[in-house]
Amino acid sequence: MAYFRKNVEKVPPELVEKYKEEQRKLARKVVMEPIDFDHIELVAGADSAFIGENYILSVIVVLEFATMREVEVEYSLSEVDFPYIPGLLAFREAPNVLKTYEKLQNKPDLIMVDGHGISHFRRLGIASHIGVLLDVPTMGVAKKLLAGRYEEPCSRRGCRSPIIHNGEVVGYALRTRDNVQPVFVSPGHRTDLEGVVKAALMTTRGFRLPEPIRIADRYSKDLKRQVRP
DNA sequence: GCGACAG
DNA sequence: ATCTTGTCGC
Repeated sequence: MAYFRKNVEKVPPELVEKYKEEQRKLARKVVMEPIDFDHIELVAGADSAFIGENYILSVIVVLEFATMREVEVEYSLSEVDFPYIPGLLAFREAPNVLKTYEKLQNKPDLIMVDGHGISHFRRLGIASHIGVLLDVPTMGVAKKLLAGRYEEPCSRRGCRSPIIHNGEVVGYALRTRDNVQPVFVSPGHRTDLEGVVKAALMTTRGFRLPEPIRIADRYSKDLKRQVRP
């Protein structure tokens, strides 16, 4: 049953291997560099919702980094072909997110993606995947751990504990609010460990999720009730 | 071989 | 992600 749940049977084994190899290839292109906070004007949040079994609705919201004021919101509705398989999420959602990115009139200096960055089995979560393809700074913000392990961080906002995978620190379990479940942040592309932690804390406004992600999530759910496939 | 597994 | 009611805590 667990086997069925993971949808792996919906994709030919050789195709799965092909995609994994594609990830290893893209993973080599991931660049780790400090975030230049002095030049971050706009931050974006990307999230997707699903309508039925065959349609995906992706949203990208662009905010002014200093004030978290909304600058632009774009979305795209597409038919989905690929099933959800842990580790291969990007092949299901990234295409529609990239399509939405192209519509942006205001290109962000940093994109926060709902999911993981390098805290992934092959160091290529959807945030890294999108970052490499666009060659733009990205970071992952996930609500659940995917790969690696971590110690429970202290209960106050700002507390963090490293996510260790294959002996390497690939991200942090970060507490964005007192006594609330931590979020898992990791570099996507052209960002760094310290930078993603700082960015997540700087864009949080009293809720567990940083504003870019939280607002994108809200839009995806609202638009879902208005948009018709 | 067994268990784990973002959205 | 999605399907869903009441319930706990600030």
